[in-house]
Amino acid sequence: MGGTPARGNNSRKDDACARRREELLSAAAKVFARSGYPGTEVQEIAAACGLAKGTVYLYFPSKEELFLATVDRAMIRLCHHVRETCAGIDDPLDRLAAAVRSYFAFFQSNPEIAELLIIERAEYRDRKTPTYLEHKRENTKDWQEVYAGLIRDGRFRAVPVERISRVVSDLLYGTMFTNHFSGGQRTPNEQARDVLDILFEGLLTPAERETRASRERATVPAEQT
Amino acid sequence: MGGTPARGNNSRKDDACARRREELLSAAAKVFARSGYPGTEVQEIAAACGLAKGTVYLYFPSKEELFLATVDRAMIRLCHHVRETCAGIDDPLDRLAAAVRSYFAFFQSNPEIAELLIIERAEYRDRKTPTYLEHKRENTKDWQEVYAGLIRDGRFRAVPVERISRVVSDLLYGTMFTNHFSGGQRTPNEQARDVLDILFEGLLTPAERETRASRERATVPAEQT
Amino acid sequence: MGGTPARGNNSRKDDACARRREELLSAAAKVFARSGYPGTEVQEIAAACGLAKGTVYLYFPSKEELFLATVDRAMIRLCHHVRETCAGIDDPLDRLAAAVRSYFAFFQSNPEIAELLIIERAEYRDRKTPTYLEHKRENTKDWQEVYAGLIRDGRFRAVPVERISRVVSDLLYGTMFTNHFSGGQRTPNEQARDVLDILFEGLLTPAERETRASRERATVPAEQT
Amino acid sequence: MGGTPARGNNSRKDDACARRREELLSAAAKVFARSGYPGTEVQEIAAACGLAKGTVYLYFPSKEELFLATVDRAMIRLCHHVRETCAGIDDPLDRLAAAVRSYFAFFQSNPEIAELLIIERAEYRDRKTPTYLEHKRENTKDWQEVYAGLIRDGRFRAVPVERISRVVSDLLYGTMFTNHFSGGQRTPNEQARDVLDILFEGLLTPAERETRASRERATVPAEQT
DNA sequence: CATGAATGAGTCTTCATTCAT
DNA sequence: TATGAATGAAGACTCATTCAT
Repeated sequence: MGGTPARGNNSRKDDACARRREELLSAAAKVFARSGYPGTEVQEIAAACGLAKGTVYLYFPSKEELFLATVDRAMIRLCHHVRETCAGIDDPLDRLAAAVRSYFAFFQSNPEIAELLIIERAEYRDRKTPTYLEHKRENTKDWQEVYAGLIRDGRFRAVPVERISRVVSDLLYGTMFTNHFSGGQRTPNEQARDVLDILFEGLLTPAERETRASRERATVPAEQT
Repeated sequence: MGGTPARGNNSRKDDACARRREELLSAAAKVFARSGYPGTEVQEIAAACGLAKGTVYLYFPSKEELFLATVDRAMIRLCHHVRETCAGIDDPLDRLAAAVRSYFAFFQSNPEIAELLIIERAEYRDRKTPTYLEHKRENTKDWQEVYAGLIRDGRFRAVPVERISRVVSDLLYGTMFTNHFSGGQRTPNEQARDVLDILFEGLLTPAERETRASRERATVPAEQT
Repeated sequence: MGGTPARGNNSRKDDACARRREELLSAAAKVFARSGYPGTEVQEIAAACGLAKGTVYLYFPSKEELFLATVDRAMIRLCHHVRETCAGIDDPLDRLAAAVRSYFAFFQSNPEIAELLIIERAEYRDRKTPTYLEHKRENTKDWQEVYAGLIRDGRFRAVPVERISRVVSDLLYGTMFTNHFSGGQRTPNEQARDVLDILFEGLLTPAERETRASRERATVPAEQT
Repeated sequence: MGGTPARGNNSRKDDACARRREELLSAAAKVFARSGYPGTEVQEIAAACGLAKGTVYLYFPSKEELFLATVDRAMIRLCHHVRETCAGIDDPLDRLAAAVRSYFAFFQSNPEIAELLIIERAEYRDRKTPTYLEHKRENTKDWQEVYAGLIRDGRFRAVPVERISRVVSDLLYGTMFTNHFSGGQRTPNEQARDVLDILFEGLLTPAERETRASRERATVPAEQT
């Protein structure tokens, strides 16, 4: 019942098949993002590829699977995109900065993907871990190692790496969505600059930091829950 | 056609009517959050209040209006909640910290509201500005004044207040959702601590800050895009 | 279960009650005619009398009964109207002419009643003999006697009275409706003139009548089925 | 959305499609006539053709359109029927007589169509000119020419042709409906005979005509309103 | 492989009627 | 009597999915 036609010997067929899948997923991303999940008819997606409704079912067993594959592909593309950008950059801070810019740039170029993430959660609330989170988990470890290195090198404060990675990724996530909902008016560079400025330097002045530090020393040092 | 019954003198009726609206909105929030918008039958919401389907239509003209009223009420409650928490706190930094904790606490107590925000966006993509953003706009100004005061007092670095307010609210938003999607396992205090630590102190060590600052001074000062 | 309130001693109450029934029927005729049977809400009729929905059910047991009573009242008014017009007219031909004018005049003044007749048939197709026919039957006999008299007096050709009464009433019926559907533009006098001219004098010239009569005489005289 | 499937080249499909439309319209006429417009579920019509509800919507975009198409088809069939009957008849009077018989015969064979006309008016009161009237208008002109010819030939009295055509068509209309409501007991020939007898010869005797004519001559000649 | 006609489950909404006040 | 809040049956229409061609 629906899967992928021509899974066999003939590599020419396999190619054609994979290409069509890609085409369908690409069209699906746009249509789903524009019309929402319930608002999208399989027919529309088929039509966007010049195919008939029934043909879609030769490549995906159901609308649901088609949608989930669409989100999955989108997340894979996001990962690729960020990873490629970082590839040649040696300095970890520069790499982080590049990754941040790259993240925002990806969603600027593919705003429909922000919608897909929303829609996935709205429709598959309890059937599935959000694909975004799944992919995030994969990268978390790598970045935490980067953060640990930076701390070892005395470049980052000795903040728990889990905290760093959490705050960084939550901030990216929130910034991207807020910008998306506001019509995507800010450029990736603007977004990255704001984010990194505060992330790196914090908000407090050295004087205020000192004030707070001394006050803390005076308190019972049991607050570090 | 559909609005609110008993729009008249009788205050006892008016009361009962308002109470029932509340009851319906509260039930609606839970049901919509659990089952999604298309997955929710008006019937379920009615049943949750011990009412018949038709009765709901005496209070709200359509499922759509009911949903939007539900989101609106949720956002109003969020604002109230945060504002009340901050009420008696004089020190602006303490107030900000309290607001942050209060924000996370609200969503911990009302996890269904996070879902409503998602659902609203997923279903009303282009028909409506997200209610969340509408309410955020209202508060932004007040907080920006707070930030300006902190800068004037030499407690915050001279970062543009728009940037501060943007980064803070995006970080809250992202943290809340990520935590929610992960099952809401972290407490409001934990979330607030992580967020505020990095927000206030930044990630860099004093040494690294100095390195970066001097490097910047050396560069062509055209970076201020 | 719904009938008529205050069916008892108190004549003042009875009066008030009858008056209210009248009021309701009159309002109902207008609303039903404007909005059709399924398109009419009992609520509208009540509102038109300044009453609440529930009150209507004190006077009529159901929407259906209310409607049928409305049609019935309309037909009774039609009969009254025509009969009153004819009352003092001695010459049978003049009386017939007056009745015809009066019939058209009634529907000009009460165009909603034409609609009611349609609606009755459309909704109660097989549940009920059309009220119009019922009332017609009552009058048929009287008019047939008139026709018989006219034949006896040598003023009408010796056409079977059933035929006369049938043709006359069908022509009135058809003319009234056609005029009504066309927006009721022709006056009762115009309609009556056209109808009576042809009804009385026929279409053929004396010469043509003779031609046809002689041809008929030549044929086998078995055609009078 | 919803029109006719298979709008393309394939003539076999087109045929099947047209045939199915016909089938649906024919079934619809019967069901609508039996159960009324609101009383008819699209489902019933589908079932009458051995189809599923959804299939009907492939051929007609809505219940309303289906109904209107049903009435339209009925009127077209009426026109065809009458026109075919008249085709080979040269003598205008004979042709008129044939048309009248044919008209009654049509409704005897298709009594459901009388109902459709009622229902259309009852449901589409103000949305639409009755289809019957629309089709009548088309034929009126032709018949008026016939009447003019008869007058020129001295076979019809010099009655205005508009009056003739009005009276004739109103009489047919009224006769048809009255007979239909009475259970359609009279044959087309009986109906035609009664109608034509009086239409052609009128009701008055030659003597009475003379009386009236002389009386008229005596009156002030201002009566010609 | 591709098609698109056919299917029928699923849901919002209306409104006649009831009944507690 | 009068009210109007509450009820819940009823029905049009959509669209994912199937399958004969």
